[in-house]
Amino acid sequence: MSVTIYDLAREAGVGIGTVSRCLNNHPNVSAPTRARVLDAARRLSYQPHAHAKGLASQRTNTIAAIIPYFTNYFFQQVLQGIQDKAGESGFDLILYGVNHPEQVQHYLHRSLQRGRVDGVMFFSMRIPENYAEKFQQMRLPLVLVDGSHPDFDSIRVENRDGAFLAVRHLIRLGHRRVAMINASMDTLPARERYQGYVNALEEHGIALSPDRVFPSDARWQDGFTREAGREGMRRLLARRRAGDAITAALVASDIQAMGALEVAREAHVRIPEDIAVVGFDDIELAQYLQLTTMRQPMYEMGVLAMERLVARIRMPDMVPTLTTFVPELVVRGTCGAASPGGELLRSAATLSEQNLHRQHPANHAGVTS
Amino acid sequence: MSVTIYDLAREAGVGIGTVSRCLNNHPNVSAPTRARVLDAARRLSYQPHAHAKGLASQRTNTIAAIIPYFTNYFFQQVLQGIQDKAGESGFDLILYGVNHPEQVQHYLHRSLQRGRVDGVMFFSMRIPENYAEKFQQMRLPLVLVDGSHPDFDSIRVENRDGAFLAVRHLIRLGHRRVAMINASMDTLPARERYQGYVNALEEHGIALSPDRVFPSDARWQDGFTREAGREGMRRLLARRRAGDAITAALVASDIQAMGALEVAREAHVRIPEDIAVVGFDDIELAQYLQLTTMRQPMYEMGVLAMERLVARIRMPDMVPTLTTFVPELVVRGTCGAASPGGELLRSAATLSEQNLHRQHPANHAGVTS
DNA sequence: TTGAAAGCGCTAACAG
DNA sequence: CTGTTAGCGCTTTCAA
Repeated sequence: MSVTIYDLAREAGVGIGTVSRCLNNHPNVSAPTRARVLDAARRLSYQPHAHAKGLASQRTNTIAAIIPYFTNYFFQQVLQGIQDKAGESGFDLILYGVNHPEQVQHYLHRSLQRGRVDGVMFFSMRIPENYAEKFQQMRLPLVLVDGSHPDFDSIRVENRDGAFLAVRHLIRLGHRRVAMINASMDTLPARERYQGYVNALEEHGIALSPDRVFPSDARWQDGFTREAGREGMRRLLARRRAGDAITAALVASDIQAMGALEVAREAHVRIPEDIAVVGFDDIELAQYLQLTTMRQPMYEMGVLAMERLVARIRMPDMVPTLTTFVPELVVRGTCGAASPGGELLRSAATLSEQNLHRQHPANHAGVTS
Repeated sequence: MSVTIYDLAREAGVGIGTVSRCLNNHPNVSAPTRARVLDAARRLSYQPHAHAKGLASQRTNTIAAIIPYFTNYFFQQVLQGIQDKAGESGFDLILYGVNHPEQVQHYLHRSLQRGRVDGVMFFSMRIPENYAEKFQQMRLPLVLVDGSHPDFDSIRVENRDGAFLAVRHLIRLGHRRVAMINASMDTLPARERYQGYVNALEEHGIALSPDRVFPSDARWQDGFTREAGREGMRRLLARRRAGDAITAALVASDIQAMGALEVAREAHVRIPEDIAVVGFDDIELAQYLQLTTMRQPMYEMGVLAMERLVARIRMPDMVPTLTTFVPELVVRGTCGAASPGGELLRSAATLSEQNLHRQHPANHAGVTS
């Protein structure tokens, strides 16, 4: 049926070993032999058999990415980065999209099947400790993105510092009654961003008022949705009508901010005059909305994650690496501090100027302030 | 190192053949033997080796999707459908994202490697005829989405009819000078939508004015971008200032419409009073923008494509199938025909009421009007 | 019902 | 430099 190296060997009048060597650019083949073999391969339009190669060489040239809600604007960008880099590096990318928490186990399990993939990228979720151990046992390379674990390469975003910078920005603009519209507190990013919000208030001697915090109880996309943002703003406005003169809000993601802005508009609440708003992510829409937000280098994170994974596949015994990105404040219209032109303008906030790429020994110690 | 069926065989005191039979639920094994083997498997936490299985059984349980610009809102939705269905069917999904035309060849080639995947889905692009032949030769299942070929299962969108309906809607609202902001004419959808636009004008005895057609020459995402939409509207407005009183426009995609609306707003051109706008796709944003648009069942297309592919993998000799979806007019605010509440309201246009799912013999004959 | 053995297509060591 | 050979881990006959 299909043409194998045996066919090529017969055709070129050599042994299969030689054929294999030619096909894999081994040095020890004479030029004429190589030419004959390669020619035969072309003539018979030979195609290597992926699984036979995989079985014999114990490498698959395939990696898996386990991503929650990859239709999220955030993950999309990250995924784009991964995909670009994967194509470049000659790796195939298996996409495992997680929409329900149970799927995580399943996909982790699958990834761990011997011979399926050479490495795994795991996104924005806590990896169950028993699986962490299995990855260690199987010595299967694993990179964590938007999450971290001392035993694996990790790429993190300083959600806490990001939220801190956002709220500090609002406070410096004169706001004292700053609310937060958050996503589901079941997620790490939401909790971390909340912490940053709390810290900022604290540092400025503003008492935390739990009534001004509006986490989402939506399950879909963990509350990182336009609808969750709408709901958050509805509750904020209700609170406001009840007498709490909230003047500013941090929203946990741009897509939520979009919904929030929408509801505000519908309620004839002016942004930023009545309520100043800062988002998180800097998705493409943010520019459209003139949304002040905390920029995350999503695409770059994807690329870096892929690079790390490839590096680890090649050198399994490197010491685990932790890279931390600090979100950057992008000032636009919705925070009330826009430049005259209203155009994109980046603040020079202290932390935001540098993207920290730090590598450090196995103890994985604090990069956070 | 890792545990194989030999280990299980030794452990359970049987031969490897029996182990294999147990693991694959073959009938001819006695209950006690099966129990012993399965127990051993559990105790040693046995994992099958994907590639060994693949090599021996000649099936991979993996499929590939070749998708251009998967960060597109349209493809995202489709991809979500595919991914959901793939997970359900137990197939792994290899994602081949195409950002440059050259990559198509490369990915097709890769997909054709024997033993890599059990089937391929190919999106929105013309498949080179020589590759079409190769798929036939290799008997590798192939499903075309948003494109078609007589020899393969195809899932199409009636772009032409969709655009036709959109423009007819505008004409019925009294517009005579209807423009079209299009994407790159290198793409099939753009050409088909243009054709629909032309047909609608024709049917109503309106002369086609080439000056009112604004295709994009952008390369990035084939012009299906916000920026391309901005550019299109800029040119439209220029034309308008030059004296052509255009009163309505069909835009080839919602994301372009978004940019177009933006530019209109900046230029203080009122939508829909000055220019009525209809988009194409019905992405989530369309609702936010109150954009009248042609809805495509993106998610459903993904699901269906996956179903088709699985069916074909199981029954390679079925006769090729063609399914056609007709986009549906969704009336919102930007066309000037909104209901009082301004809320989502679906028109009852003739064709739009039915989604045609037609299956027909190999001649693949016209579904189009 | 079960064990033994022959591949699946390729890589990599080992002789020559 | 090249041919031969022994696996890689599993499925699947074929006898027993």
